Amino acid sequence: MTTIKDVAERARVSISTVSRVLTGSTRVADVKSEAVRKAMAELNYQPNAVARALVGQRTGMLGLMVNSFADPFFGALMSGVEQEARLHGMQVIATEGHHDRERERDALCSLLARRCDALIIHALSLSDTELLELIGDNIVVVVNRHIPAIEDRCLWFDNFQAGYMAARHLLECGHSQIGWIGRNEDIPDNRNRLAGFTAAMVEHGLMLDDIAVELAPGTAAGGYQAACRLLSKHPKLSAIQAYNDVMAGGCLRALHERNLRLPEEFSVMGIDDVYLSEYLYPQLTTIRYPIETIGQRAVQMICTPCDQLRSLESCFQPTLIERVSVSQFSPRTR
Amino acid sequence: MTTIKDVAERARVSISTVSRVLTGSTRVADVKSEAVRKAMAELNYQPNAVARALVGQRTGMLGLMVNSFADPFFGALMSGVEQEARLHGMQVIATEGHHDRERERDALCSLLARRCDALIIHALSLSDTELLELIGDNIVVVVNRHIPAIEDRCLWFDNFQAGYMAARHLLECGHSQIGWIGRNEDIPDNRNRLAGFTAAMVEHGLMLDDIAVELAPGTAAGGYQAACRLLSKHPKLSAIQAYNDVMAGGCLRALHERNLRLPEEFSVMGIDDVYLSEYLYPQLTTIRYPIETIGQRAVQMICTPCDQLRSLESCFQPTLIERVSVSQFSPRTR
DNA sequence: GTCGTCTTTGAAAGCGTTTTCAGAAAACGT
DNA sequence: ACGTTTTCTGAAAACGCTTTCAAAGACGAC
Repeated sequence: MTTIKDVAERARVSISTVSRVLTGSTRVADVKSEAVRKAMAELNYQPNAVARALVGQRTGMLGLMVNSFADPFFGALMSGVEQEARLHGMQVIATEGHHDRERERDALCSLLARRCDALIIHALSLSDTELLELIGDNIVVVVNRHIPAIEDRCLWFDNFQAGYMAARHLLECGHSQIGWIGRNEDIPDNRNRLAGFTAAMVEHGLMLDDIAVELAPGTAAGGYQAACRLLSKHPKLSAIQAYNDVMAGGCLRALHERNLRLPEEFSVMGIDDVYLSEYLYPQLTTIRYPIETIGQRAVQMICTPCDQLRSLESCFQPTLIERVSVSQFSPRTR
Repeated sequence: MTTIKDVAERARVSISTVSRVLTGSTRVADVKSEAVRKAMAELNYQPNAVARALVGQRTGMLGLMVNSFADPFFGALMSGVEQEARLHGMQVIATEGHHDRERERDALCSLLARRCDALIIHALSLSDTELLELIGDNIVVVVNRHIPAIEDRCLWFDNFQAGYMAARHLLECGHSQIGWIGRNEDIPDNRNRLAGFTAAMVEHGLMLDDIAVELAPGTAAGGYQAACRLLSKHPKLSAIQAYNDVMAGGCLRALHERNLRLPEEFSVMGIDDVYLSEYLYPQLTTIRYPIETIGQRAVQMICTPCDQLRSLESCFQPTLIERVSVSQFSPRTR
């Protein structure tokens, strides 16, 4: 690799001068500046970002931790982050946490060891205290989570409202026998979405006991299993609300297998509005989680001087996305 | 940030000694080594990876360029890469190329400037020569592309065989009026898949002119458009082969809209076997592109001493994944 | 007690930059 | 022609670490 020294020698100037034309910090006589530029081109010189980072105390790197790269939800988050990071001349360095405490901790530590200028974190398994301890006084934005102690560094989603809104939509379509399929892990998203759903149901006059719930892993396979159990236990259901679109996808499969015409005979809703949902059949009516926007906003929070940001919100609201998988309730003729 | 110097002072030893217990390169007396460890713990010291990289001429970073994070195909690639990188103690630093020459070049340059120890590249828009020039003598693995000049650093997929295999499967199911929907960009994957498809059709005794082809952007929307055009121009079709699963997803929508029963009345196949395909309705029969494995192999090629690798292949073969969207041909009764 | 051999240690150089500091050269006013 | 600014430049320090080198001790053998 050619270094600044090589360039300096070839241009017959000191390395200081080369550095100066590189950064443009100080005026350099035109003759020399030309010579330096010429030498750089001839040697195909590329400044060493590692050295620059060391001396400048700034790496230009944005650490990003997500659950899994393969999950389209995080794909969207990452895309949002990268787009915005590029605008600010920063590079994204990404790791997977895989919903595992050890791995989340390791991943975070290694991002910190690399001296990222800032971190964007989606952590499910670390506790609030553990997380706070790890991040120390680094610049951090926590997404999809509300940690009161650093509320101004958090961007989260109103999961309660999402569950509530979903239930309201189904109720307004005339459904009242609505089942819930959710994840069998105890994470806040879970609890809050179900709580919102339940609240709407109760508000509508239903008893808590009337609400059919089945839990399973948060995958399509899990959605399939949960839906199967739900359908066999509660034959009178006319709609299912899923924890998210992926589980809704599995749920749809269970319904297709039973030869139900969708949405005429049965309605399904998801939450998240990931990539997947508009390719499902029928196209999934869902509640939008603006995760890509959140990714962009996280970067903005980091890269924009505070005074220009104040006005923006940190709790993102759900929006109803009406597609095809939900219809007005009509007594079934199975 | 606490530095090695702080630790040295607190432990009352020289920084050399601290460094030695850090790297474990030389024996250190038990007393001192204990003192150092204690000081490190008390100060919550974390070695600066940037400084280490500078002096060690090794960053421990693996640069990864893909088209788009949001695309599940690349999600799978990234996941494969990260899994394997973790095993080798390397960190992934990722950028998007977005199928744009400028951006691909920028992305590559900035990975190089960061002095990644190695690069894994999925580039569509850069020409072979441009790519070769950019990478210089860096350690690189090119995925999804066959560049003869650096064949031993490439991992690619037999696209021709994939197209061929898909057509064969449909033909064997009794279909003969098969349309192709593909991308309207001139990239090798496109050409080769279609070439394989065509070869199988011709082998079967069909004339080139008999093969119905429609091109559109490589998205689900594109697949939808292409399918619509194809169906109106060629009413006798009984099956459609799509360039990939995403376009197949759009194609399915077009067929659903026409109230065709799938797969009884019409068959559809994809290629790639991405995340998406098993949630489609009907579940998509497709040709598997083992992209996650390729990601892992790319890292292995980089991190494993050459002599242990020789035996492994660099051209990956397609596999038929039979799901539901293809059935035996039976004359339609629309 | 002296010598040779090992083990353990700190000083110092170096990795490739940026930036401070002070000196040299040029430009200016008188 | 002389002092005073101003502009430009190179030497050197610093960033936080690893590694080489040589010196200092410890130890046993004679």
